[in-house]
Amino acid sequence: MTEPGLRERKKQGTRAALARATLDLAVEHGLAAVTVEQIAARAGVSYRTFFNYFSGKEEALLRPDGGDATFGPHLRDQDPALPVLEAARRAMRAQLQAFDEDQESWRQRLAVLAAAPEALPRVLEIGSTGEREVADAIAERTGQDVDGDLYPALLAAVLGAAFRVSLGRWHALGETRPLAALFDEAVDVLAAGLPAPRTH
Amino acid sequence: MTEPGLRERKKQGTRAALARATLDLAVEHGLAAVTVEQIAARAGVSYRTFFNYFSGKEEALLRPDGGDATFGPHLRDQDPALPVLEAARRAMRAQLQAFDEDQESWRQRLAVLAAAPEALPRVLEIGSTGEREVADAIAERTGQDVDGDLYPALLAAVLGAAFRVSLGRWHALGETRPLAALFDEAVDVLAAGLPAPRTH
DNA sequence: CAGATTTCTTGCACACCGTGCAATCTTTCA
DNA sequence: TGAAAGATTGCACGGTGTGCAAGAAATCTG
Repeated sequence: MTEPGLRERKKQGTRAALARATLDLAVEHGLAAVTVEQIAARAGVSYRTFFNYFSGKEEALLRPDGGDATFGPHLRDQDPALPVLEAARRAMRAQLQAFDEDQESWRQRLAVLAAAPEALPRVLEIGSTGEREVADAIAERTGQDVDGDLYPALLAAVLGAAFRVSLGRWHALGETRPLAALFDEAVDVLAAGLPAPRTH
Repeated sequence: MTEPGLRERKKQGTRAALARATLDLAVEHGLAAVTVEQIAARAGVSYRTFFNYFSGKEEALLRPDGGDATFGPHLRDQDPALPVLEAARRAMRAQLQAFDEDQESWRQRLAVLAAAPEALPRVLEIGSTGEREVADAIAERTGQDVDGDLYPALLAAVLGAAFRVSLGRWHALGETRPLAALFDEAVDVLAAGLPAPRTH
């Protein structure tokens, strides 16, 4: 647990500056209209350097901290007596912390995305990168094979789906309800086997 | 219901030729190594024309027929007495017909994808394009609002997830079991509320 | 059938993306 | 303080995707 050191701190600074520049410019002009060159310029680094940190604008927007894989650890922290689904739900909720801690930024990010349908592919990819990790962690917990057995991949994919839908609603509802609550609601429906809703 | 006409037939021909060229070249060299220029050349049209039909290689590979939106109609065909989930499952299965009718092509397509992780973003996008349509159709059936209510978007997303996972397994299992059976199995798990699997 | 009209194709130009490579500068460590 | 490790940068290159305008082909009309 040695402290960061100048080198590491500088890297974090650059990454943060790039992520920030991306967000600001995207809010200002829309993601599509922003070029990597502009982002690099505002962050005070060269065009080329941008790609040392991110694979493209979308990643800079949506993964400002790089891909810290945290679901696995979170899942392992859960009480082994819990059913997988419940354990996974709690592990996922722990991840949602990031949103609560940085609400204003995420509100902006989602607004940018809502206005940038072209960005969808990359966005989804970024979401699905984590899915693999989630599936692995679930397989570990259930003692199954992530490639052979259905359950781990299915649950991971479904959790991802629930997450995306919740995120969409969070934004659509004007952030009036906490993301965690919306996610919980979705998982409740899943746990109940997707019963037909009472139409009003 | 007038018959196609020369113009329309030619368009279909070009589209098919482009899709075919894409598949063949991708099988031969890998998707990443194939350029749009090569595809166009093999199909006997100009580079520029390719983009009149597809937005990129991935779409040419995965949507050879353009986006024929069929889920909505299929869902409307289902007995109104059925629960939504069951109706949606059947509508989805009707869609899977395409795979059975053209197994060999799809086997190749999936093999290409398995070897082309870079293509993931686009692939997912294409999958999610249909998801919107699915959500709309479900909302119509349940009499809900696709933007306000949770259920339609959630079920659509979850069905998409089940489909992708099934497709992955279909390929991983060497196509020994029909896709529809794998999909059914996944939906059964969903309908049961994702109970913890019996570990073996 | 001829001419007008609609629709598709094509070439050109252009801005941008993403990457390999090699030179250079900076931090770290011994 | 000098060598090793790591980051930044410029350069060059092939590829993508799009707007535009000219041309070719199919369709419609009288």
